[in-house]
Amino acid sequence: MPKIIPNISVDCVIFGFDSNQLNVLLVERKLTDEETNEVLIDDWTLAGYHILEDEDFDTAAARILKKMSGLDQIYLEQFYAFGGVNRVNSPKDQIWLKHQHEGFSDRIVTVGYFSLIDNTSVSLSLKERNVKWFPVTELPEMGFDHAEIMEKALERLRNKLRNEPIGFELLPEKFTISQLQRLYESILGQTFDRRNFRKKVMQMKYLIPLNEKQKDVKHKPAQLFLFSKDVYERTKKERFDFTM
Amino acid sequence: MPKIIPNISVDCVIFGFDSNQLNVLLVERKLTDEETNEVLIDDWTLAGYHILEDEDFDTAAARILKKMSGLDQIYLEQFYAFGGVNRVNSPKDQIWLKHQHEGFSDRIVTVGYFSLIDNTSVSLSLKERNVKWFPVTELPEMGFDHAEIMEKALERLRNKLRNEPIGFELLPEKFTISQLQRLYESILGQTFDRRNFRKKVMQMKYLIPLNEKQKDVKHKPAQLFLFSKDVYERTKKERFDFTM
DNA sequence: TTTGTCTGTGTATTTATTACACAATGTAAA
DNA sequence: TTTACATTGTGTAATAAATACACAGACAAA
Repeated sequence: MPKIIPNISVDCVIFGFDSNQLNVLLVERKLTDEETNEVLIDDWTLAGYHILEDEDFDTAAARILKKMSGLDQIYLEQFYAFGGVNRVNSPKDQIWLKHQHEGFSDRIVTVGYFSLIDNTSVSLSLKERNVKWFPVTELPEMGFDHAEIMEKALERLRNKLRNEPIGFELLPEKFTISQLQRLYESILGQTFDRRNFRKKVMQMKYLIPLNEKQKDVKHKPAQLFLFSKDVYERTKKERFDFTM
Repeated sequence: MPKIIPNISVDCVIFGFDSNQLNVLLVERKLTDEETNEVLIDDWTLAGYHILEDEDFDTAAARILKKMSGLDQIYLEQFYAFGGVNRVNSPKDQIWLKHQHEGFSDRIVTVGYFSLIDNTSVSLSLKERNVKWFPVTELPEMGFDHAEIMEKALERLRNKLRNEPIGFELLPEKFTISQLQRLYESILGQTFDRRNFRKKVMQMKYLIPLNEKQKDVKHKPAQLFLFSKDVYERTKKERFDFTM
């Protein structure tokens, strides 16, 4: 087992969409004093860990994501590095780090990644730690500087969503236009006219209509679509150009 | 003097525009064997250095930039962290690091920043090292993984230029519309129709026309403009929204 | 006074964005 | 079997933005 690098970590902001709102996966950080039973720490953190000696950042992020969600081959993107001098120096953070392992460092820098998954398709498997989805609008108290990291991730997600077709990563493979619209609306915090939204996305050649409809809904079932990354890659020059 | 952190550094991609093309500031990395006079290394690198124990990334980047250019209060933005396992492991890189200081590390991660300056206004002051502007289209052989870092910085600059008014950071305080157009054209690698370009930028309220003209040109002198960051901040909601 | 070089401007055409309402399809309940 | 309910699917007119395109004006230098 390769050694960890004590002063460098990767933290993953794992976004999931449950066909209604945007969520983020957090890990409980709980510690009680073994003698007095006093609760020393009880809050939540992003999924993160030190990088290993033989790992680059992408590999470390994929490892952490895999451990948390059981998934690989998932959209994963580095968004920012955090290196504040005191970012792990609150009393709680220090107690936690000391408790985790001996050779801990009191200056750790971390590289933030965000990942996008369809959270209707994920079952949380991690047994050692309590893990939970939180709506991004109702986050609990968070350890380290993870609230700040979270905020930056969300900002980047919003930006990227406006310029690249990454929203599909948050939906099931087959989805309806309305699901797509709810996704955009809830992440960007604005509403779109239904007909105009459809008109706009229907022009996108990489949105492939299927001869298939929604099932098990108690209203008129909608047509299902597929996102073709392939078609997107081939035609992206047409789409997101700065034309003038 | 606070100690350096041996395995973490910051590298600055310092972009400058000389009213014609985009340039980047590089530092010569030259080493000759003291006995044989053989040239062991002769290539170029970005401006970079380890972070110090009491410094966050932004501070380290500003320190490096100041040392290189003599300037502070300059546009500076973190764009990506590089953590490849072998990113400083070529024979030349190892020789160089060993030569620099004893407690060197063979795994260094680095955080990339880019900065934008008007390079007509900078005089290169660094005496210990040879420093030079290179057009981004004619880069020399570069040490470490700096060619890769450079490439990523340029990609980010192009993206950002399309979505935010950062081009002005590369121009003198007072500039003409044609200078602005040449800037966009040379960085984005495309040409714009002159009338349409003017029409477009003239709508931007943060582009302030001055009652002042170019001097010392041998043709009709053009009107000068100012970029008002202030007006931009106040009106940015109008400008770069994803409207649908 | 002429030449060279770059500035400054308008219009018509095409394309994209916006605002807006109603019938059709399926399920579930009466 | 009928009705109520929820959601899908669709078109058009008005406005705004993007594009393509050419010539006269200002200044310096010869």
